Amino acid sequence: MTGEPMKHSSLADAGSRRPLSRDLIITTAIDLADEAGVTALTMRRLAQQLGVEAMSLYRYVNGREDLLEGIVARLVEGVSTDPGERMAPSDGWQAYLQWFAHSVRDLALAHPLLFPLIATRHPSATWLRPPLRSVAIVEDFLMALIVRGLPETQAVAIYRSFTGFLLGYLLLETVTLGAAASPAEEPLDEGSANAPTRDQNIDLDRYPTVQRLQSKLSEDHTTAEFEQGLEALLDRMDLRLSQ
Amino acid sequence: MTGEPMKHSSLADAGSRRPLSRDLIITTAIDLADEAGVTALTMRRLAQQLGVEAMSLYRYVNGREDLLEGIVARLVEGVSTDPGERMAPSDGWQAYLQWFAHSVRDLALAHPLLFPLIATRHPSATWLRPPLRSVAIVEDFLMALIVRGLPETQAVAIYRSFTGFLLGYLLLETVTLGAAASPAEEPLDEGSANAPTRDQNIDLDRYPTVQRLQSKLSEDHTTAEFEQGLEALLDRMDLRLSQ
DNA sequence: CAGCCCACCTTACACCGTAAGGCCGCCCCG
DNA sequence: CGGGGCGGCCTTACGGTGTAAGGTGGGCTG
Repeated sequence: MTGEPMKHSSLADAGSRRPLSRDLIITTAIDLADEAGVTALTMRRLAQQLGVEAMSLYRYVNGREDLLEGIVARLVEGVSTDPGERMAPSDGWQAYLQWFAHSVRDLALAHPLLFPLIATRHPSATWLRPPLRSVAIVEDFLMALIVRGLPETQAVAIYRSFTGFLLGYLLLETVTLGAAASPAEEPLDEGSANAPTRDQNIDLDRYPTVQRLQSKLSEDHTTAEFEQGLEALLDRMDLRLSQ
Repeated sequence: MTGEPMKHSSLADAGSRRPLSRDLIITTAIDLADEAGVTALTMRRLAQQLGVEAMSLYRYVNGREDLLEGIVARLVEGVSTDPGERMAPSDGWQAYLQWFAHSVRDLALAHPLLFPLIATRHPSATWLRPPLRSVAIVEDFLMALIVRGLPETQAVAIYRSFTGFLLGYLLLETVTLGAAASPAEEPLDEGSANAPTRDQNIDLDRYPTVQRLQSKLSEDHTTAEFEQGLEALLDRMDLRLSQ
């Protein structure tokens, strides 16, 4: 409150104020979006978080769209495509797929508010299917399958089924997870008492089946669902391969 | 250009100018978003399309968020849950699921740019899973299964698997479809010729497997994938039910 | 005919992304 | 050691967005 303009405040504005860079910007953007949602990720807010003016970001990032693209790229390249030493090609492609699926799921669960971005962004090529939105990853994925003995056509077929499976289950999981975590609801506290309790049971009387099954419906089996769905998919591939 | 203020222009501004209503607003919004994308769906543009000022919409729609919610509701209630006279309960739940899956797919393909909205919006209750984001639909869906002889627990389990399947495949399909249709790309025509042909083969040399399989990867089997995936899901349910 | 109220308009504000250019301090070169 | 370039950040500005608050006219009801 000194009134001093203090131009080029040099440091100690907000947080560490390490020198700006594309990497730092994207990292900070991910953190910010992770806890406040993508719509709250604003150039100005992001800059403020970095102790910098909004326009300064544009030297490293080609506009907001490019920033989002960078975020997706960073996140996707974060899923490891190599199980490392504790898995050899001799363990078979089923083991690899099992491992890889969990690798992607870990990413999704680590960034539930960001996963819809990965899921819905237009891929740059039509064969680059979400959530595997990186040529490098697809390359490694296909290679891993082929190295483990799958014919190329089968590898591609598996790539298709697999992305569909991952997208569906993980998006479902992250969306409901994000809904629970986001505080973007009920800012008004509804003075009148006749408001039907918001969200839950809005006159569920008209929907007897749902009402009766509500407890069953509310049970959380996400992990088991994923596990079973994955296993079923693998079985199906196995069958299709052997015939 | 008469310069006349012409207050209350009464009619003939843009299109028909039927009296405003929530239904009309949502219908127009859907049309607009269908051809220009969700981000282009702006309160002002929507109002202009209706020959009206932006603020006039707020009498029928509780802000933009509510508008989007209304759009989702309208679209979802548009999928029919009753196969009508050419399918009786005696045809079994497999036939019903088959029919219902195609019903949802028709919706998705009719509004590729809007489906991601249905897919990613936070459901109001955690058990209301996208893309079946309406209590009425879930009610009918569960009822249809139970009427066809499924035990309640199985009906709920199928509800879970089914939503995951639909979400994955349909989102994948609509996203790639939307990417092809959206003109939001390459507004600059890239004077220099060394630009690597944009999108496609950006030095795919470093990714030999992808390069080699590119033609296979680019083949479009979306319909077949959906059909096969659906059939596999039904088989799996059948198996699980009989054991 | 008076009054009201509905449906729409006007004005205004805070916030957003971003184009264009300014300015300080550091580093390199002579 | 001094000066010039320039990299890195800031300032200013503009058009567009969602939306709060209140004005206004025309039709209907009494």
